[in-house]
Amino acid sequence: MARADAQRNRQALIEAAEVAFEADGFGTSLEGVARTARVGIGTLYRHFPTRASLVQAVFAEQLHELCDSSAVLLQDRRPDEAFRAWARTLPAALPLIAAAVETDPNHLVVDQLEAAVQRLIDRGVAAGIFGQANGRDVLLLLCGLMIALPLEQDRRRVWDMIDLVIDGLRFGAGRTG
Amino acid sequence: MARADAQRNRQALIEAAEVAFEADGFGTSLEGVARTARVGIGTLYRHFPTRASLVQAVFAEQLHELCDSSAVLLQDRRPDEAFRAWARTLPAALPLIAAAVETDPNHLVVDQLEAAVQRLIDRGVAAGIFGQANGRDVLLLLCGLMIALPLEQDRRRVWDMIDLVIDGLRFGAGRTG
DNA sequence: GCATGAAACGGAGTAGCCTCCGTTTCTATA
DNA sequence: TATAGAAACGGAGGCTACTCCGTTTCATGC
Repeated sequence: MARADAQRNRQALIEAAEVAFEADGFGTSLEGVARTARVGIGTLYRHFPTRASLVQAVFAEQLHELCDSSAVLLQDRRPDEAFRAWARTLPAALPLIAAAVETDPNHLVVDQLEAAVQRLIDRGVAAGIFGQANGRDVLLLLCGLMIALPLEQDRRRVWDMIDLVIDGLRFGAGRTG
Repeated sequence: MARADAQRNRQALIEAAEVAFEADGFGTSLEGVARTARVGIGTLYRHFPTRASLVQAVFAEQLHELCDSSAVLLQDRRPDEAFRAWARTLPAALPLIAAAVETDPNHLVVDQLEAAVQRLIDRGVAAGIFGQANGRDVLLLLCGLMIALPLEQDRRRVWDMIDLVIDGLRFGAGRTG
């Protein structure tokens, strides 16, 4: 386990980098990032020896948030509505997912996303409104439809297809096991 | 036409870069290159706005020398022997060729190589020891056999195959036209 | 609570990147 | 040959990258 201050600084660096990348692109000054994070440049380099490693950490962080959000949505919504809300955030996150998969060595990213989907499904099953389904299948289905359609231009259709998937999940609800 | 001093400096930069890349890799200090070329850093950047453009110029230069060498060899050898000598230098130049093709926008590189080969063939034809042949075909044949064989390890076989190509060229020698 | 050393921190220092603009050098023309 | 202005030159300057090591902070065992 890393020391508490190290964890704090690491987190601060990631957050500062997130903002800086957004504003200036991935070529932004690392010294600026360190300054924003209120950390010495040496500390930045200790945590992230290369620019690429920092970029990757930012992607991982954002993806983590995306996955966590499925749990957050479940706190105050019915499972089917949480599923719908979460799936509707995916199109905007698609570039992020692609980048994260690209930089991530061994596709932990996909496992995380699968877990997020599975959580939504499981809650629906527990509530008796969804039938059992495999998280990875549903994830691939969602990503597939988003890649296939040139979204933004046609958000409506994407939403309809998400609803179709939700109806598919409902279908098995009557069954036992 | 560029000014004479500009041409001189450009050449000096390429030569300095050639040496520096050899010694330190493509990440070598550009200020060092400028210093070696006895030129200001500003001049380097005017001629080569990016590092990549300098790298490419070095490749182009080396390839140019390779192609020129076919003419040089023809000065004091019989055409078939010049062909053999030139072809035998190709294996060592293969990485260069690959790199040059990669960085070169529109494959001028290949045209240059073709011309070098064609020159060798034409001289053989003029001397009555080769039959006519297409430079590009022969070039592809040579490159193909060098790519196909893991050379260095088996120089002998490469040389034999070069001789085979030369014999092929001889075959048509009796014909007219 | 305190001592201890392992871990992390910070930032000065060195070196390289690239730009900008005043100065110098060519060369075309008369 | 003299000259004008277009073209090229040079290098200071501002900025960033990355390293290195003396200093500080944390967490563990007593």
